[in-house]
Amino acid sequence: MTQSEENYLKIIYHLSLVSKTEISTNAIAEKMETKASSVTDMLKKLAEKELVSYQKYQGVSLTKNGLLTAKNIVRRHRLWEVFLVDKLKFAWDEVHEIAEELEHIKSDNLINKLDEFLEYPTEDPHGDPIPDKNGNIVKIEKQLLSDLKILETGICIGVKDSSSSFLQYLDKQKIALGSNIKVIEKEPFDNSMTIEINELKILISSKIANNLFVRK
Amino acid sequence: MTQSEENYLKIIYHLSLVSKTEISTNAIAEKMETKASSVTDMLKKLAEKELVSYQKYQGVSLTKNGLLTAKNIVRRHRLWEVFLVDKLKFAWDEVHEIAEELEHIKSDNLINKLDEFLEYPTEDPHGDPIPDKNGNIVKIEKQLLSDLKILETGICIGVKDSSSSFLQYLDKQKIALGSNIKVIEKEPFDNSMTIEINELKILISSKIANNLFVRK
DNA sequence: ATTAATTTTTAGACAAATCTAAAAATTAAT
DNA sequence: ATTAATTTTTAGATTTGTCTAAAAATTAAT
Repeated sequence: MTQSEENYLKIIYHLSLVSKTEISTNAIAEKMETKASSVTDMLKKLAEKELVSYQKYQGVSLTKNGLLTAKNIVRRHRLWEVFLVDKLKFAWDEVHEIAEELEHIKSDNLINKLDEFLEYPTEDPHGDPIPDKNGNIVKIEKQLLSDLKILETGICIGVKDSSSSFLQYLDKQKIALGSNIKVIEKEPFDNSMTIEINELKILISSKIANNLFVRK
Repeated sequence: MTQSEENYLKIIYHLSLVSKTEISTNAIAEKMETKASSVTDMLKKLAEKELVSYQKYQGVSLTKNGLLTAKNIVRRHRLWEVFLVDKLKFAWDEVHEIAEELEHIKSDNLINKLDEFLEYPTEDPHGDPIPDKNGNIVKIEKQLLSDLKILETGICIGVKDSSSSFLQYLDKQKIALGSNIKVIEKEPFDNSMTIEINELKILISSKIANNLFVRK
């Protein structure tokens, strides 16, 4: 299993969480920042290894084995992120690229010992679930902040977008995982909302509210 | 800097610690477990990047920049080994291969934070020195156990050979870094010796005594 | 239902790191 | 000081993952 193959599997996995139907060559090419022709080549290889089911022109889906492998890569990525933030004191917007490399270190023993060292975390620093060694994922009840009604409260438990710029915005506004948020007012015109957090009222745009997960 | 280039630099560094003269193509090929022709190709590339000085048929040596880079790779390798043994509780004979992969993760920030997390260790689990971020190495006074005279004592501070089989032999004999060793008797015929360790007298071959470093 | 636009695949090429086989240079041996 | 043995380099091929350009299939539009 090469690094490149692992990256393809991971991306196909992430795309299938959103799409339900077969994943298209172009969708993969865009996420991989590569050309469709390269994707086709790789899909043939992955199909050969029975990690994906691939029908020419019809897109791909992960096989049982491909799904397990993909979840394992995601597990490695997220455990390393926990390590970087909790132990090495990286900020949550700094860990993605490094975890992107660390996830390819191949040793199941390493990951299981890391898991133990971190005391079996179930979410990464962005609130995304960490599959266990069998690929099981504890699904957490969560909804977008934008779905809360006026005067409802929620605890911030994750981000949908984990880009550096969004995470840094949250830091600036002192919004963190665990923060308690109360919806004070919603503006129908642009879907912005006033929320109360840390005993302070702040205004956030609909784009922000659409990228923050809360638990009521 | 590719992974392969880093591996070549590291091996040239290790060879130059032993040889003093220019390093030969064949010596590198043997350590890299590759063919001499592949080494020649790589040496040209490294010379191009001014990491080594290379004269056709005359072997190579590291440039100032190459030396610094090599020490940095060694630093990364050894810090990861400390992490694996001290934090993840790997045995000292299990960490080399994993560190061999981890050492190529490229982020100075990562290594410096790891260094801090580990509280700035100066030796790895086999007693080898860890270069600091500027490439400085604290040189430790050490000699081979085989050089001790009868009734002299020493503290075990490192291994010359860190192969799995040697390390496992030491584990079996309860010889660890920090162990106090007293030479009881030396057999001139085969250079084996009787030593006292953990209040026990044991017989060790010359090969063992030649691969253990002690500090008097 | 054709035609047009888009998506996907194929064919052929390229760079990196390796290999084999042969040639060139160095070193050792008579 | 030649010759022989060894080491090193060159030349050309291979594999992996990528690319471009052209062809084929699918989807959308009239």
